[in-house]
Amino acid sequence: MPELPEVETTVRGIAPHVEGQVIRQVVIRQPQLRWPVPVNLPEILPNLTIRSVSRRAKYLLISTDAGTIILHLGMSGSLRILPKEKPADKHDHIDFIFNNGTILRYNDPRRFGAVLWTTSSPAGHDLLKDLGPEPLSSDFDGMHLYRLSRNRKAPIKSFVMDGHVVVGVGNIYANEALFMAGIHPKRHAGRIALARYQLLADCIKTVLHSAIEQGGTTLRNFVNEAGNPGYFKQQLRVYGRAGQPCPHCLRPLTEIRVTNRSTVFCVNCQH
DNA sequence: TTAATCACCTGAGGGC
DNA sequence: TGCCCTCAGGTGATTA
Repeated sequence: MPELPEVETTVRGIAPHVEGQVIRQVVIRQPQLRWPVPVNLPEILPNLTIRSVSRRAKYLLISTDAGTIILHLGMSGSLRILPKEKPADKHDHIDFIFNNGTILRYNDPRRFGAVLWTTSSPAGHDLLKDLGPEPLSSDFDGMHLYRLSRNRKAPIKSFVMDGHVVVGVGNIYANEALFMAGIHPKRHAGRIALARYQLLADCIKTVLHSAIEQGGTTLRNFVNEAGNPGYFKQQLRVYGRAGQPCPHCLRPLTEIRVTNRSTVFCVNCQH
């Protein structure tokens, strides 16, 4: 399930293969994703050169001179580079075929992802314009969280997972960062002091940096651009470890639901 | 305005 | 072995 580190890993992986390449053909096998894939992509994209591959939140932005492909991996999506034509597997929904024969293939079993096209600045797109800061940027710090959280009664875990507050903190990394910061996931966001928010912001950055270095998290069906799994799961300290000993105090980790999301924490270490 | 819930979708895993 | 059911989860839309 791609979270920000997985998307970043994907961006870094595919960029060297597609930047500067000219699109020869687009094959859409399944247009019904989260939103319908624009049916005219096969007419629009051929002969356009990929200028850059970047990321905003969990959206991949593949830029050309005529516009930008906005791509989201959803819950189960992946992109991989194929050096030459290969028969499509199940759930291989879209191929971007380049003049040099390379194929960028989009696979998404659950079809929660999206492939869209915009000719305007992607930053102004409806999906991107109201998003919060990037967690690894200097715009994101404890003061930012503290300011936005005043008078908020939502659980801190829901608060940090809100893309209007900060982007890219999904369920796995919210669990990990809150454990690292020693904050109870159900604590009201508005009742956390600035010093604890400064610690939490640092923990979010640390967890995400570490995951990116490891190449993302391997859960179920995440694979990177080469079809290899990430390795961060081996370093998860609480997520998926309910009932196992807390890495700090050795008491059993507890699993609860916070706004309908699986949440694992230590009742002894997190307050 | 805020918080919670729903909907989308399919594969994995457990129970029988 | 096979069928059925539940769960997992990102995020926009909807509801309270």
